[in-house]
Amino acid sequence: MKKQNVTIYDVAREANVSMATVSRVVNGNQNVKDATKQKVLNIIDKLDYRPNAVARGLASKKSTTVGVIIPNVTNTYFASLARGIDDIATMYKYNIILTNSDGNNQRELTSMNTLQAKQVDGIIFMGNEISEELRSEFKKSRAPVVLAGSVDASGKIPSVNIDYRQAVYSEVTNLINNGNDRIAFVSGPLERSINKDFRLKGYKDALTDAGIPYEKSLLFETDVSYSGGYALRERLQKNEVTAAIVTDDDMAAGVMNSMTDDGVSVPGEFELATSNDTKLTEMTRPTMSTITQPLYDVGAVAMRLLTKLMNNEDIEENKVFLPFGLKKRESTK
Amino acid sequence: MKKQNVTIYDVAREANVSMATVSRVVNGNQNVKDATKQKVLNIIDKLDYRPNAVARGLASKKSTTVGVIIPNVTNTYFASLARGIDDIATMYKYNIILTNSDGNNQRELTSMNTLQAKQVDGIIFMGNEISEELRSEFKKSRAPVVLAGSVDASGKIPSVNIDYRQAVYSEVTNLINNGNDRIAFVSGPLERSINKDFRLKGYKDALTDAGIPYEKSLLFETDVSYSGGYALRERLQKNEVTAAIVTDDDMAAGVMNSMTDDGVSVPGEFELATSNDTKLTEMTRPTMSTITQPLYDVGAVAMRLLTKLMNNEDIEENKVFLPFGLKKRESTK
DNA sequence: CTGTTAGCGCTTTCAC
DNA sequence: GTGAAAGCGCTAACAG
Repeated sequence: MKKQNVTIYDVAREANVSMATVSRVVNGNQNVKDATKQKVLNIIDKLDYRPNAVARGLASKKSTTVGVIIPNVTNTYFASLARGIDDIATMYKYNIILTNSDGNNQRELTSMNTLQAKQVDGIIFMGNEISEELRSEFKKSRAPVVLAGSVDASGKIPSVNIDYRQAVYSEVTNLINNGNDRIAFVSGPLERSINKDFRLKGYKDALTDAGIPYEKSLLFETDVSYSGGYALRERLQKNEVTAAIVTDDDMAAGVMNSMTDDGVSVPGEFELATSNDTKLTEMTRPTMSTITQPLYDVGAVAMRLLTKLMNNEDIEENKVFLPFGLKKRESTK
Repeated sequence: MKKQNVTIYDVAREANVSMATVSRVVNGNQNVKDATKQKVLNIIDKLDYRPNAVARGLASKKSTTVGVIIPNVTNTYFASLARGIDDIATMYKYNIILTNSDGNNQRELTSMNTLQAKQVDGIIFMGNEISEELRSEFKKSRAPVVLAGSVDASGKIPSVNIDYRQAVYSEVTNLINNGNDRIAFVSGPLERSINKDFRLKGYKDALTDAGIPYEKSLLFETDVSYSGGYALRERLQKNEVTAAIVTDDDMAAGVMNSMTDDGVSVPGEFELATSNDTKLTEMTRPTMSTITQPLYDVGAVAMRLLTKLMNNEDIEENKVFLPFGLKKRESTK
């Protein structure tokens, strides 16, 4: 015997009021006499009535859900942002539809489409690069879009980040001050704006300001993964680098382990600094010095920004930059 | 000028057919003449019509979304399952609503409620323990529930797991064969069925079968976290353990690092085996021996099972157990 | 403070 | 093969 779902109409009838009144008490509208409100509440309780969010969404044109596009939940960096997003979303009574894109442009576009089909009220995008198509999809979207921990070359999309250029600049400067002049820059694909226009820029600026010539051979592009980093050892050694700045913690762990596994002493013969401040930086031996950044907060603030956008509130600033720091651990002198 | 959304009605009018026909072509119904189908398709394209999933959900009583309750996306173990879930969900045209519970009973219940309010077609639950209230909520739910990587003491809820007892049994036996007779059992709260009824059981059974007396003082309950593990060193040493089986990789890394940081040689003086086969096991030094388990697949199979349940298909077996293995790395002899 | 009445955009019989 | 019409369960004017 399949239990028929109880609707707003059922409780209206049972309570001898109109649907409108039931709707009012359910939605906390003040214009209801206390007595009737109680009466309705009782019936709701008795019937175990639960509002159907889908019907509500159709009628109100608000789904109280936001879409989240993430490269891969399995990546601690993005997962940390996602956690911040979900917490703030929950706080504001939104749910999250999560879709993994693997940073694949086609899948990002597909996600945008299904998310919009599901009438999400807003979208948070995390990704390494924003294609032109994607950008135009963002623009067309009736749901506002906010970038979290992701850089937009055009600079027009609301976003929450840290100042990647400045962060890398500081860290490289630190490495230089430690006496290094052959510092590797290890990152994912340089075609990505975040790597090319910000991090690499910071790296170059630091070298320039220190009067150290920039060498292309010290750029190492690879998979953003542990194994991607691990595979770099020979090339690194051949180029006689004495230090490296790495843009991802998994990748950094790979680089460092490949060195220590080969008998290289860290930080004695090789210094390493990484970028994402995930808990992995404390789990490796030696522990890894890193740029610190409030991962959770980047997600949280992005979601908060999105709530404002969804409410058409005035925004002081479209692009917010959260403070970063430098944490010295064992992998640098 | 806010663009009015184009509806099925618009394309019907424009194509000189009824809404019903448009609906048919959108849904791939065969009963449409090829010519009219083409005509409709053209208009859809021209108008850039996109079906409203919410309206569709209300009319069809199917939302094509499933709810996923996860303790914390930030935990690689669960995140890996979540990834498997999402991939299979996507394959079957479902989206995922993700909610973090922190394993908190109250929040799990809240999530169940909002998920059902949103009319999800099914629910995947990951969690360390299932309270009675939760179990009854599962039973009341019109959306089928499947557990992923989570144990149900009552044994009635569909689930996908590995045989935790057997896995721990094998690993402990291995440690015994390496000559250890003071083996620590390190886990999260023992009130959790998965720890008490399965893993601890496997530990005890292995000792018994090897004729080694069971000692309560070798049980170490703590936070399931790196720091929780790290904090255990003194107690471990005081109890003169020579090996440990740990039920979580972060926790295991903590235990191991606390030992090596104190100058204890691993595996020389202390052997360690862990349980979850996350990539962390390869990132620590020494690398950690572990139970191997198909994390992604546990999620994937759970989602597949759920699709069958949602379609009222016949299920051969409610509880599926995926194969596990043992991977020897550097932390054991 | 409360009820009436239209929809929201789509699916789904039921006819033709 | 196609159309008409009745909802799905709820919100939102509007009227009183």
